[in-house]
Amino acid sequence: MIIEAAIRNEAVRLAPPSCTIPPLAGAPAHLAFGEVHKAGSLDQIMQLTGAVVSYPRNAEVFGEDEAAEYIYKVVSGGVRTYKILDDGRRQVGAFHLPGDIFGLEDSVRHALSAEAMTGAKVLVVKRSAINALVSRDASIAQELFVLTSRQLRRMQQRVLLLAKSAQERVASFLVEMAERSPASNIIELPMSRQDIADYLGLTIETVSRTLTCLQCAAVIELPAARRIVLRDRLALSQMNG
Amino acid sequence: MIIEAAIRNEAVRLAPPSCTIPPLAGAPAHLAFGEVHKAGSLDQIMQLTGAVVSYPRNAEVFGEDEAAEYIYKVVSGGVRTYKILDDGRRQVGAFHLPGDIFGLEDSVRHALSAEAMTGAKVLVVKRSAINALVSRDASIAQELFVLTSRQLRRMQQRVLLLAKSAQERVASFLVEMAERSPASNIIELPMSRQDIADYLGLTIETVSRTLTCLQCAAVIELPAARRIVLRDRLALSQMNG
DNA sequence: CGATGCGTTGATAACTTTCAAATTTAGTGG
DNA sequence: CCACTAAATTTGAAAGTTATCAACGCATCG
Repeated sequence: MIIEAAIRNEAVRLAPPSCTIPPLAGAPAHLAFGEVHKAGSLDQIMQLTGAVVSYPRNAEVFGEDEAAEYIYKVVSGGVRTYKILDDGRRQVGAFHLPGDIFGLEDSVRHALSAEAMTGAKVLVVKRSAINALVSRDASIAQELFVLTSRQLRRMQQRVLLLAKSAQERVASFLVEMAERSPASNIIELPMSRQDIADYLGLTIETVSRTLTCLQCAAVIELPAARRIVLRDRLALSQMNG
Repeated sequence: MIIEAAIRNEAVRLAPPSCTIPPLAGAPAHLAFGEVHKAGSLDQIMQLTGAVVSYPRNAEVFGEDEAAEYIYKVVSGGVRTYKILDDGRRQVGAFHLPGDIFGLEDSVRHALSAEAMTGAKVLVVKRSAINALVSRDASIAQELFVLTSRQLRRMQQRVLLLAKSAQERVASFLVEMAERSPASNIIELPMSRQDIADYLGLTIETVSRTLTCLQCAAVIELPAARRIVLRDRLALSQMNG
């Protein structure tokens, strides 16, 4: 799988230059309050230097303990990072949606594996290319700093989330997804219940039951398993502890 | 409290220059594998630009929602960051020990409050001073990037931790503290049981019970409430899931 | 010496997981 | 296009874990 991915990357990187210019990214990730979205030079660099790779559903983008040679940006679809624990449980680290940059957290070797949740297009950029620029262009380094500190904040939210009850976790998850969704009140989930459970540190049954409860309480609607309509967003927010 | 802290900072900043050169920092934070500890220029800058402020036990270093004007480095003692949730519970974000830099994660406004756990000396540096340098010196920005990505990794570990059982959380906490301790097998805790509980997302009773269990199992010893001796580190590590 | 804060211990209640089964959805081949 | 199979999701009942409430022990400090 590791080799397969590497070959795929290589193949694309050897393609003619026209292919290395990716299509416009999808909806940008939601910005935290107070943050200015600078049309960063990092973005341009990534698009010029990188290659867009298509991953089919469940394909591995990178594996745990692999050398962290690349930085990634989701163009379309969704990517999950995860780690298999000693006892066989899987912990999902993050869900990356279009516009998100990931792989920054690993300086040498990846601590988590990454897989496409749905069919996904990912912009893959050599870290060495970025590093070379970083030492010359301070604004790039600054952008990387801003990006990681934003992820750090998101991770802090995550930590707050995991200390809460099942209902609060699910509610927080829904709010988070709604904020990142293009249509703010209708959430199209790219991930399975198992993914959500492993993300929230719950079992699939608890997630399912909690969603059903929220539906009974008229807070959400579940027209389909992977489509959730927020009916009472205020109530959801208030469940966040 | 907010004003009090601000005044304290200001007072020190106005002191003669000789006072603004801090004593050597304590033990550096534990480095992750594969990371080189560059005797960074950031460190020098901080020491030249910043002021050392002494906080008595439980004094506030900064408050939630305050403007994030400074970056901090623990010189001695310990600092906890925390957030009071809507329902009154407290969630501890992190424990910062000598050598740790904190406050990086908040670009505009602090998401968490920070308090000295014990009497603590903290190097306080104006963010604007750093920012000014960042735009000229790429290596500073790069250091900031490395620092935040390291914290991001630590936070990821934290997320993994919080998905586990009480016993695993406590075991992981002990291992983490041992790694950050100068004497690797004897841990002198600067924080209370309540701090630990709020850090691990458990109750104080569960933490206490789990520690007692570990002692019965001969994995640790508890000569005093805040002193823990690791007897079987391997067993502890294996409990980490 | 009593007061106070911190930590430990015990019993019960609440919540979440586990195990099992039913139900729905999605993918595949005829 | 429909039927069939496999996978995903939901639901139910019992077991396990952690929180809550309450009381006790221990040290520090006036």
